[in-house]
Amino acid sequence: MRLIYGKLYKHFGPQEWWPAETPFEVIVGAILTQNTSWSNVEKAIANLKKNRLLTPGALKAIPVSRLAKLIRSSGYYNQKARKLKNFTRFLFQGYGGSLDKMFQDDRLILRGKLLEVNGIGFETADSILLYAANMPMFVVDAYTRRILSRHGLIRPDASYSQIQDYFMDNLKNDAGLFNEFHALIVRLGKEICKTAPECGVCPLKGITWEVS
DNA sequence: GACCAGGCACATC
DNA sequence: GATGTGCATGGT
Repeated sequence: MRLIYGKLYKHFGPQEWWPAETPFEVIVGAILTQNTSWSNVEKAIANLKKNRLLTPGALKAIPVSRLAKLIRSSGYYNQKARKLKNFTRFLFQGYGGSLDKMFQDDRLILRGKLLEVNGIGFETADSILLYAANMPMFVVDAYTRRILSRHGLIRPDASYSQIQDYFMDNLKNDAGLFNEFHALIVRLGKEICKTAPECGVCPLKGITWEVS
């Protein structure tokens, strides 16, 4: 695992994720990017930013119908507008609207609470924990599954938890490491696996991943 | 004009 | 527990 990380890091360099200015923006982005390309999310985020809506208080106050129009470019906009409102409600009900207060929760307790919010599943919850709260939870996404599966490390139908455990059981429990590793996997997936599925220029070419 | 993209909830069997 | 379906835009 560490070897793979080293190869990716050497090839791509540090990714400095998540691409956002504030933890709240990370959370909004994590919800908006569900099954959606990031370029579409960027437009929606820019729209929110332009209207000074990227704060918990502002999202709490805005009608869901207006929110939906502003995030139109990110797709599934009616659902996602409700999801953003659901999270905001959760944040105010549990923590008075303060992310700092929310981040004081125990990591696994908070994960359980986030998963109960309608619209937040495993990947979104873990993205919030890792990239907004800087807590050590490995994020598994479609790229992660595809790449591990192609290298024969997991079955294509492996569960989210199985894939996550595969990383977390074999790496130091370090948020900085998890952050960089997942970002590198996304970079690899976007840039190489897609355009060159034959893996000719993949930095992982020739590597046999060791299952332990 | 298909096909895809950093999911998730819900219905049904 | 597994499998199927709706949600929706913008780029290739």
